[in-house]
Order: sequence, then structure tokens, then C-alpha cells
Amino acid sequence: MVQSELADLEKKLRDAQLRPTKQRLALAQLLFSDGNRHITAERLHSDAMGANVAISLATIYNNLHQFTAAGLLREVVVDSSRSYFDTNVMPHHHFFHEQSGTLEDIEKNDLKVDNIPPLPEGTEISSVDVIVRVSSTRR
Amino acid sequence: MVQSELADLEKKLRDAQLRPTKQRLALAQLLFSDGNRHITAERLHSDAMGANVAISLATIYNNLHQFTAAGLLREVVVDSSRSYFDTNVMPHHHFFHEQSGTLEDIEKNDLKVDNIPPLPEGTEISSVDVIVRVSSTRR
DNA sequence: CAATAAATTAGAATTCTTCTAAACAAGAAA
DNA sequence: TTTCTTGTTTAGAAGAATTCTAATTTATTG
Repeated sequence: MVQSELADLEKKLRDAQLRPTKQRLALAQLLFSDGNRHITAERLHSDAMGANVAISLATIYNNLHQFTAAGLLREVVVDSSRSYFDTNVMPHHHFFHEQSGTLEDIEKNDLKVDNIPPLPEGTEISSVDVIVRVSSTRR
Repeated sequence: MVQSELADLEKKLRDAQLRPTKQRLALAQLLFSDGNRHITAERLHSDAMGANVAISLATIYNNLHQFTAAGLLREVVVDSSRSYFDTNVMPHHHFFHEQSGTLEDIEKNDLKVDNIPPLPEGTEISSVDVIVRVSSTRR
């Protein structure tokens, strides 16, 4: 890892009012150094173990939520049994592969959602999430 | 409840190859006798208790899944902490009210999804789910 | 440095869901 | 009917994901 990269991550955390602790920097590195990721807490935890970063699962959860609140991550709800966190925080949608449990981004401009009916009284849109669930073609 | 209604529910179960047991009939009544519902297992369980129907939570879960497999219900994933089951099995979408945790149907023809990009290699669409998350307008 | 406020942690606790193995009920056959 | 087979229900244990607790450690500020 490059020096400047670490400094960038530290700035990213500071800008989000999060102290750049050892654990946060390690997580930020795992999350943001390698393109878009869709990751679960357990997965991130084992990635950290694999990278010889000592960090408890509680801290993983704390930080995933703090990162999300700070707009550094976004939670994607596709599976009722676990939470996925997405490093792409721009508005966009997803393919969800049902067999493998993997997510793939769909850029917002590719896909169009039209004719949303009048919202329930007294509400405003907080997000529009499209999930295209796909499965392997059986042959 | 009307006699014919019970007979209809029994037929509905039989057609789905599910024996119309006391518990299943009671659940079918709670689920299908009163328009579209979006319900959680816990909620259905307390509805049953409220209607003086003795039924265990395990049976609720068993049957929600069996009904879903038989196409009598559809599972809606909107909240990573619990599962919702929808009695409307026609293709359609949802408003999800973030504060109250309630769902509301959006008829398929109201809303249009266009320009879905090419699917991942070797896959086919199993469903396209749109969730319009709304929250109360603060004033 | 010292003070204080924030972050981390292990492990317990919670919540939702599934499993297990035994008891029970439904439908089929005699 | 009665019997047989198989499907269903059940209580409670077990499991999985997540949150909480209270103590300890670490970062930042003065």
C-alpha cells in the first residue's frame, strides 16, 4: 500500500468526523482500496483476520454503521438473513445472483424507473431501490 | 365466516397439495380472508393467538414457507431484520414506510422499469423488485 | 504529560429463524 | 371402521446474525 493512499484514507475518515484509529484505517483500506465492494459483516471480519488485522466483530458492526451514517457506505437489503454494505454510495441499482448471493451494480442511468404513483400521504421519497434477481439458467 | 368461504380455503390448500389441517385453515383464513396483507411471522402468530387459534411459532414458519413455495404467498425483502410475506402474488412493487415498517402495493402497470442492462452471463431474470422507500415529511 | 471523550473489546444477551425428535392427525387401503 | 403410512404439529433446543454492556484502551486537546 502506498503512503499517500493511507493519508487519503485518514483524510476521508477525518472529513467524516471519525477518528482514524488503527481499526478504522484497516477497515477503510479493506473497503475502499479496491474498487466497489458489496460485503457482509462476517466477510469483512474474515478479510481482516486474513490481513492480520486484529479487530473484533463488534467493532466491525460499529464501524459499518458509523460509515453508513457518515455516507461512506450504503446498506443494501436483498437478503433477509444478512446485511450487505456497498462501497458505491452514488444512487444505483443491483443485480442479485440468487444462488451465489453476490451483488453487481447497475448504473443509475442504465435503468429507468417511471410512473411512480402518488406517494402515501405525508411522505417523501427517501430512495428508490431496484433489485433484479437473477438465477443461473438451467440447461 | 361463511360456510363457502371455508370450503374455498380448503380447496385452495388442496389445490396446492397441502392438507387442510386445522392450523392451515386457520392461517389461510387469517391471511386470505381480508384483502391483501403484508405480514411478518410474529405478527401472524399474535393474530392467531388473538383469534384463539392455538398454533406454535414453528408451525407458522413452516406454513409461511410452504405457502410461499406453493405460490400462495410471496416473500418481500425490505428489512434485513425480519421477513414479510405478501398475499398478493401478482407481479407488483412496494412502498415501504421506513418509520412504521409498513408496506403498500404499487400495481405493476403504474410503475415502469426500463433499460435493464444485459444480464450477467449465464443468468435469467427471476424477478424485478422495486421498493420505493418513503419517510414522513418533517415539518 | 494529564484530562476527557471516544473507540474497542469480550462475552453476554437479544431477536429472528430453523432444527429435532416425539406426539398427533389425515388420508388410503383393507 | 380399524389399521397403516405418511404428513403435520409441537415444545424446546439450537443456530445465526446482530446488538448491548461495562470495562479497558486509545486518541485528542489543553
